Amino acid sequence: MNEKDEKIFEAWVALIRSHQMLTDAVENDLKQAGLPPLSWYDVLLEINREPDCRLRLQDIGSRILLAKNNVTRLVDRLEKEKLVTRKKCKSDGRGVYAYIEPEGKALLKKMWPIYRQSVLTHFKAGLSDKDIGNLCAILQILRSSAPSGTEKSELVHGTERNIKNVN
Amino acid sequence: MNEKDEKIFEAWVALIRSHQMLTDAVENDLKQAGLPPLSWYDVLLEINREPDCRLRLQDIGSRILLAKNNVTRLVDRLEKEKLVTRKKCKSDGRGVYAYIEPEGKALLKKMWPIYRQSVLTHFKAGLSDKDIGNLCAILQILRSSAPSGTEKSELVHGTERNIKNVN
DNA sequence: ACAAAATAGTTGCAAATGGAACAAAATATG
DNA sequence: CATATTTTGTTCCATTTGCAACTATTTTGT
Repeated sequence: MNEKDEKIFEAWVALIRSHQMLTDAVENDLKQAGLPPLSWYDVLLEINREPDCRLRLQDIGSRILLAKNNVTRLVDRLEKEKLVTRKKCKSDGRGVYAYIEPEGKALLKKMWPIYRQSVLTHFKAGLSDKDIGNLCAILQILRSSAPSGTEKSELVHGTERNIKNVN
Repeated sequence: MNEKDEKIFEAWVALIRSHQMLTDAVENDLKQAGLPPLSWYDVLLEINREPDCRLRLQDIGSRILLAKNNVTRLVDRLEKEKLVTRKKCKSDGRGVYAYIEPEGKALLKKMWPIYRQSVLTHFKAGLSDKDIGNLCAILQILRSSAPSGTEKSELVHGTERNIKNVN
């Protein structure tokens, strides 16, 4: 194992640990505030971003990197809370749309300030503007160089759109 | 939400997605090779790093950022496969050491080439030496600036030691 | 020294995840 | 056109995780 490879492993481990630390912290903040987990926000946000406020389950999966069986059940939970509604896709008889409901949008709005604050607190702390720019750029490279074709990697999702405008 | 904060969120999302993508890929490679998950490797490696080849469960938890109940059960699984043995800690009646067994060391050795190759393939692809250095440095900042005191954060683990020398 | 609080680890139960098998619809191939 | 293959989503089952409660030991405070 040469020196460069050691560096790579150092970065790899750092990525894993940072991620764990940060998501633990954010999930914890959400829970403290009596709010549902990040994954709910993720799904609702992705649907809400769509012009017609609906998204195929398959696309939800590819956006948030979740296997299809888990998408089914995550949407089950959201639907049970009436945050989302399922409707069959007419142009493709196999497909199912998840529509975001007003309550779903309301939840996004309610979660956002807590989520935002949490990420800013835990994530930004100590990072300079330049660091953040660098980090973005590097992670972008990581994400785009994923031709490792294990079915989950069909996505190279479109530019990350903004988080704001919940309404 | 100002422009800087948007940048932060972009980085945050990129971190989450990159992590997901990469761990999916690596876990998949391990499974393809008929090997156990990353978490096993992680625990075994942490124990193996210790001069006396043993580690308190609590310390395992703080090293790999895993809640104590999950440490208990992860060690259960390792012990069931005879990779590890539990022994009471004499200096602290509450404590339990996990000792790595020869079979545990053997597994480390067996997993390492696959793991290594997988990380190099999926992670390093596209990154320059400078990128890797930057990434390390930035993630290091993220990890060290975690005073968010929710009990899990008692750790500021010692410098990440090397991955090599399994024997 | 003693009671109160904190720490280490385990356990039980509910929830989430992963994998394989499945049904239904769409696409490809001969 | 007929049939094989792929895609989409769901379901079943086993494994893993998260949370709260619990025991045992140690530490703290008086």
